[in-house]
Amino acid sequence: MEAKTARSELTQSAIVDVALEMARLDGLDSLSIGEVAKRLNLSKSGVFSRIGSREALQAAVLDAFEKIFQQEVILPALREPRGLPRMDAMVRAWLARVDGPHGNCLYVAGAFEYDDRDDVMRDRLLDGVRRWRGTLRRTLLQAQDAGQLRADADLDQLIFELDGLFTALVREVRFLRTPDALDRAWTSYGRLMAPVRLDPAPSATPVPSP
Amino acid sequence: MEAKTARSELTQSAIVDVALEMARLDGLDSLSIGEVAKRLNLSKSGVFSRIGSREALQAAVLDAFEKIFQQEVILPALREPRGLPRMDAMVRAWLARVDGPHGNCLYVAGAFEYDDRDDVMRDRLLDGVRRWRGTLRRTLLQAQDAGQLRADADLDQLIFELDGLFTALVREVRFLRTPDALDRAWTSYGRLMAPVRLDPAPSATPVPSP
DNA sequence: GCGCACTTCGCACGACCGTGCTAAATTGCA
DNA sequence: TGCAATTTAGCACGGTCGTGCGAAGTGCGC
Repeated sequence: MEAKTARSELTQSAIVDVALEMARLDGLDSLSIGEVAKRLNLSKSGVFSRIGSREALQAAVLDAFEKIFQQEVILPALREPRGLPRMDAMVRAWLARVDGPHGNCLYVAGAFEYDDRDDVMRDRLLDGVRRWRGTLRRTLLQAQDAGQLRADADLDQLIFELDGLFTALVREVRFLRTPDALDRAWTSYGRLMAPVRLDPAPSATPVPSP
Repeated sequence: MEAKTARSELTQSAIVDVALEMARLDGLDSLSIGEVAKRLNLSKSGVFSRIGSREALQAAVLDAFEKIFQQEVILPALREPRGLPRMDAMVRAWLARVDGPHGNCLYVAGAFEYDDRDDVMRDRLLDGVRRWRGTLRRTLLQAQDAGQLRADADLDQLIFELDGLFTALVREVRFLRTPDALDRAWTSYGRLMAPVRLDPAPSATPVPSP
């Protein structure tokens, strides 16, 4: 089970990659070892021996997702100055990520798979979402410190509405497939922040128009 | 398969009832005929012969959900006068329904099960959601006609944000289990409607406090 | 080149799935 | 009460699932 060779680490990461892709489309819970094996032209037990168990695979997929999420959403925003500019960049990156084939978010979709449940995966997922919300909160606090955000803004309420907006956007784009969902979400974000914002709002389009 | 007796209709409705309950907890897609049979002390083929197929069961469950949804959310609101009062009542009923063990909404949770898919169930689900949004739109239009809502309000944007709020609330209550999620959602609703509302806003609590 | 550690495969197992088919149980009717 | 229609059970089928075990394959160090 443990990876002790460069080769085995390679197949391991290939397994997690394709499993992440599958989980994005069909959900973490309908991950199947056999299907992963088929897509990689491996035997089922070959996959199994590498990952240890189905649950371990799900956990690895979740970890991989978090890594990518940080890489694509959080990390680029850290190049922006603390506070609202960073916040705007983060939201912009989040919204942009939803479009395209790899846009499904495990923190959103997974929540509805594991909501009325009580097991290890639910807790893992919850941890990820809490870390993400922690990042949002930290950024908003920094905005308050910098005098860009009203000090009496209700951060819990704001975070509920922000994360809710992300959730709603995923549904709008991937289920309802509303064409201009991204613009709607960016408009929502503007309306959400306007009452508490003490600096000029960002541009009117979510992604830099060509 | 077809019900030709009062007795068979009874078992049929018992099947759909328990299947709806299961679908609320684990999702429409993980409905299993065997599990339904076990919970009703029936044989698997007994259940099967009544419903025809797994897909037919899912469809029946969706229909049953829509009926209950209308009964609990839409119908009571029709006793309120057209326009914003009715709108407020509908939203209040929607929000109140999310708490409690039967609160999960197939229109919300199902969206994330069937989002990256293309099959019959997805279309059925989409129809249901579209009907619900149609009801929202009709009510908002009547509010505009009655001069309770700004005529230049962007209804599509509003409906996106309203349905998004419902979606967010389900996640907040059932996955994150935030204790005061209902109040947060009601606050959001108030903030959402305030800019376009031309009549006094409703009370500050989502459910009539004791 | 040989041996050894590691990786992958083949196969089996029991469980559950949806779905037919046939027989038994039950019901309603004359 | 007996007959016919209808509802339910029993069983089998092929399939997929996760998992274990021993054999085959593979690559690396000496």
